[in-house]
Amino acid sequence: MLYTAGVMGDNTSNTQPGGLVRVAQAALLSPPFSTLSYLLPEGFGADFWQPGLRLAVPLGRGVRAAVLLEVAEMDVAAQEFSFKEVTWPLEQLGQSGPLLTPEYLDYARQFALRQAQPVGRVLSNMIPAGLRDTALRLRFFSPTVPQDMELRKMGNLAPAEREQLAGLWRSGQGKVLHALKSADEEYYVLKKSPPWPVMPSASRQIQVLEFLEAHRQVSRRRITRELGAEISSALKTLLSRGLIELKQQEEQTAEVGASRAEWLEKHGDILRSQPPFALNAEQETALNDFVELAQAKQPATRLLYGITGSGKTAVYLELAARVLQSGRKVLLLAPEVALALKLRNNARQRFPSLPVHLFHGYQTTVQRENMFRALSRCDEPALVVGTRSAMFLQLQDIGLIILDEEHDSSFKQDERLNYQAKELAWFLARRDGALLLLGSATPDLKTFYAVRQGHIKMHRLAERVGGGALPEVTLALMPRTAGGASVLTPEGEEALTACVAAGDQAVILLNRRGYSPSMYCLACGTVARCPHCEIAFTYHKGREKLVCHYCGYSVPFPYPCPTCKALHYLPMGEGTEKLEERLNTLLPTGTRVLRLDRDSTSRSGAMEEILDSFGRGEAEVLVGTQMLSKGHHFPRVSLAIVADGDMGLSMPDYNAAERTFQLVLQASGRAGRGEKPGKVIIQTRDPGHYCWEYILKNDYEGFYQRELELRRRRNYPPFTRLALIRISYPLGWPEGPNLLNTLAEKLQAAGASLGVAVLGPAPAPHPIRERQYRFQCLLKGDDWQRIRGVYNAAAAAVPSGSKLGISLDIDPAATS
DNA sequence: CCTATTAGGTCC
DNA sequence: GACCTAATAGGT
Repeated sequence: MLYTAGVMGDNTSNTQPGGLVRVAQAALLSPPFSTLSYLLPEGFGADFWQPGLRLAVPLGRGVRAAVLLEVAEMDVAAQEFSFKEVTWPLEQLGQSGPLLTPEYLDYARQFALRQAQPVGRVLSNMIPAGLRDTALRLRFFSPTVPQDMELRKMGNLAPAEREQLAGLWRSGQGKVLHALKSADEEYYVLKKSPPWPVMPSASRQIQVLEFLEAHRQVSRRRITRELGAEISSALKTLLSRGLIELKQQEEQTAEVGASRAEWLEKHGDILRSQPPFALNAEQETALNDFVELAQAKQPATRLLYGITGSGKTAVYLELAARVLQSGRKVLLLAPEVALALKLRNNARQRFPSLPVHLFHGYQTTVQRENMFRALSRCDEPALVVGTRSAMFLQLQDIGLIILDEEHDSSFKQDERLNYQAKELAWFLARRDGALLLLGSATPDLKTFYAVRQGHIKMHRLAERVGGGALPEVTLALMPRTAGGASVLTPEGEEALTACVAAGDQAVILLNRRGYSPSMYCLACGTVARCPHCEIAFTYHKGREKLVCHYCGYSVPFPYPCPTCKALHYLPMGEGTEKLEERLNTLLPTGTRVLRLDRDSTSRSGAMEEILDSFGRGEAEVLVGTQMLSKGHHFPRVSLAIVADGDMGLSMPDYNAAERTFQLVLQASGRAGRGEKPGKVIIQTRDPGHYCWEYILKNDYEGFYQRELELRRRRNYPPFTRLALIRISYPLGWPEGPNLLNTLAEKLQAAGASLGVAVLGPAPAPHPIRERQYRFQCLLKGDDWQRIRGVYNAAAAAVPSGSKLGISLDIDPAATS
């Protein structure tokens, strides 16, 4: 029996009377993410096994990384399965214990509970990839034993040798060698040119070889993403035959670590320096209130509602300086990387010598791991600027969390794991007694409602810094029949031509990327659609492809019509790519047009290049998707055109009007931020919609009153809580419909008993995607606890390992 | 017959 | 996810 290894021996520290054995409850950091029990190896001493320690544990034939949640006592013999031993700890205990603190584990547990997910899954999303790796070597400092050991082989050692090594480890005479082995740092490269000696039937191997030939070097992550996870067996074969090779990319490291007093000594002067421009009265009032709250060390939430150009960033930075001076940490978070970079630059300009820690998801895993470790044990004050993932850093004594553009829906991540940055921020603020500051020109309706109810206090910044006037907003009527007509109305064209002729800059918002959103076959009259999701293909002229904007599937163009094999299409409608092309002929020669969308910014750094180039005046017109509506500051822009004002409004979503309002108001904030008065043209087919009435007046509060009234009548948030259960199963899976029916009954029953309204399940808006049928079920209830109860009741009815997927999306960004 | 691929199940 | 095993497809 396996467990006897842990029970026998003269070291009795792990064995308790009455058959109870001390067992590690370890949360796996990779699938199946479960929390499993492992025996503790001898020789480390009982006090070594502290919660938060990372472990390597055996699972099946492999070794996985896990986090020790707690040590429990268990009657090992009474269980029907046999226990295995922890392979080895993955770190030393520092002076203050393991890398992960009890507070951090608690944070992960709370988060896991809210999302109805296993703790391991949540933790694996929170900590950098390097901390989940087990392809490691261990080094022991002793003349009598072999120096380096493979982590995976530690479980096979003779008991005496293991115990000896454990003794070394416990006394600090051992360490994990930093191996840069993760899916990002490893690259596959081709070792032989074609023809390759593989069987013609080995189609997967040939696929890999051809892919590598086309891309020179491909990271492990990318190859599994693009060719599918099943490719791993083909890769293994090719590696063992020496046809391909796995190479590593080197990275350099960075360090942080001074005492609080040293840090303040070094950076105090710059933090106390006067801002280059004095704050105006509104800014000053808000700042004083915030500083007072932050110093009270009590959790508090404030909204900074400042129109575009009113100088919110200046308030953030002065406030941050004051909190840093008090020795605490500051998190300054933006909804996306480009805005985080902008905030970082603002911070650097204001406090030139101050270290600013930038953290976001596009950094390499090594950079992120370094920062995670450095900040984890750092006592010094720190200014961290980043995206919402920076909230997963392990930080002690946070004094201030700022969520800039708090209304932005990308603060809520929809894929993989759902979370609401605001909720996490709120949790952290409560934990550390910090001030949570929400900033926006167009706050979330829910936030505004909380202000109205007296739960959150608000400060307004109603004046534009430097006295810039608000832009003049007009509506332009679009013809109801789209046809092949330009997306620009005559008014739009005229204003644009005039703007360019006057030597000014203009931005055009068109929330539709690609050349043409649908391709109509002239021979048979059908529209080309994605074979996986039935969504119309969008034509991308530059890439010579038809792309499904839903699942990302693409086919080369020219592409024979799937119905009749003809090759003649009529492109219908206009995307950013086509608009850019059209403007080049419409505007006088020499006019330069730039485009900002996911296609033009896919290369890293491309977005900054485009924005900088436009900012320097190297182009007159910037066409873009909603990317360009966010927070960028272009002093020479005097015209903003919202090309498709109705697009959001036509969505059958309860918050469609709110999101349109926010998008359009943000976009119009791009115009007239310099000395020149700005002009905004909103093109619409529905000029009577109530949304426009308030936009024309720049009246957020009026809109908010009206929208709240509608929500109240229809019982939508913030008057109720909304969640979406997503269900999917593969096409052609015979048990699918029956299981779905069972689930529907469970959901209805659970809903009825818990007092939660259950609507559905019904086919999702795109009922087929990636060879899966998709259904959704809307839950409306008074509190999250009951909603989660309904979900758990349904999830429990799904057999483990079933092909049916079920997930809960709390407070979904879109319900359709 | 051989080999590669695929589907399904388990992992304390 | 990363194994395993068993079934099956496709080639010699």
